[in-house]
Amino acid sequence: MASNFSLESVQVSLTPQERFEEYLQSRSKRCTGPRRILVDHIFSNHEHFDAETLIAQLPGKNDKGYVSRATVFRTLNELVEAGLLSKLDLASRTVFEHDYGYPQHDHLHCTKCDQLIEFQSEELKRLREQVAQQHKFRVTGHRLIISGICEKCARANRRQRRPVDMI
Amino acid sequence: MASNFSLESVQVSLTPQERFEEYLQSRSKRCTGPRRILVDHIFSNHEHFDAETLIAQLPGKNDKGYVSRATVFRTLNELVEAGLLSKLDLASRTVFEHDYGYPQHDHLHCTKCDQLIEFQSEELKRLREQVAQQHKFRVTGHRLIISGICEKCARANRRQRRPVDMI
DNA sequence: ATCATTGCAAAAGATTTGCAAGGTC
DNA sequence: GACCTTGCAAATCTTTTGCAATGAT
Repeated sequence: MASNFSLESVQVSLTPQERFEEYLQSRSKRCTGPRRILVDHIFSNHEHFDAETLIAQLPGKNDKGYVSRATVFRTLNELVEAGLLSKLDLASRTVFEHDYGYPQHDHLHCTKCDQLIEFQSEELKRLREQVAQQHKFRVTGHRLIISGICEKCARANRRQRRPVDMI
Repeated sequence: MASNFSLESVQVSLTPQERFEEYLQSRSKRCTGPRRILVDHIFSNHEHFDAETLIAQLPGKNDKGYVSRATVFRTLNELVEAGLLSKLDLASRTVFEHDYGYPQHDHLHCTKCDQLIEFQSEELKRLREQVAQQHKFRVTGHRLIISGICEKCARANRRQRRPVDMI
């Protein structure tokens, strides 16, 4: 019993897989092998990913469990519709991230190494409401991406640049 | 003299055209006809626009002042580099907007009519710095897009939906 | 004259779609 | 069996690029 505690106390009662099935049924769509494979894989870790990366990680064309590129894109879109994933349109590619059972957050984007760092801010929520009210706007969501250089890249840069000055 | 006051008190002393020429010279790039045509057109109003829309507004393939699609894209990129324009990557297309002599701001994006409403927030600037500091991040910029339904669309929606209830 | 820029057409990258075959309810 | 989904290939859409001709300095 005690060992179940942490699981039972989780706010989200359905697994992504279950949640997706629910969504599929509600629209009389079907729960198929490829869809299961994708949801399984996608929710096995919490990293941000793009379609290309995901495809590269999945079984290849001649292996078992192969899912075609078209189906990957189709399913990714369904997962966004279902509210399990959300899309970030960065300057270059489109990145996906988990959006179910995962707290609302925003991102710092390092333009050097393309890393995304998540953060949360209560203040931002307030700000959002305040601005919306001023413009009589009905908010459904928001996206804040702060771009710049992460600590690691900043340091790497310094290491490369300073020696010249130090001679 | 008094009539010049408002012009002289403007913070930006160069026109976009001049500013672009400065940029071009600094990189030993050339000030050409097509580039002038584009800057002229782009800075003749302050609307948000995408490449397709811009191209549609420019002289057609057989008219004088025609600029090829490739050159439009090339110049748009140069204008962004030069700091005259900035890019917004919306869910669908990429939208450009003036970024020179125009105050920093963010956007409300109506997902119904695709309208972009600008707003400014001092609070957001503070928030940005605060978050960056926490993550030892060197900020170069940010992008906040709050999405939802604008007042007009919300009303239009109500008009279409309520009558049924009212019968 | 030198070197950048243009237009064109082809290429590229990312995502979507038509369709026949196969899977799910 | 009805109907949704898949894989494939072709199609789209948007943006980029190679190259020979043209233009700017």
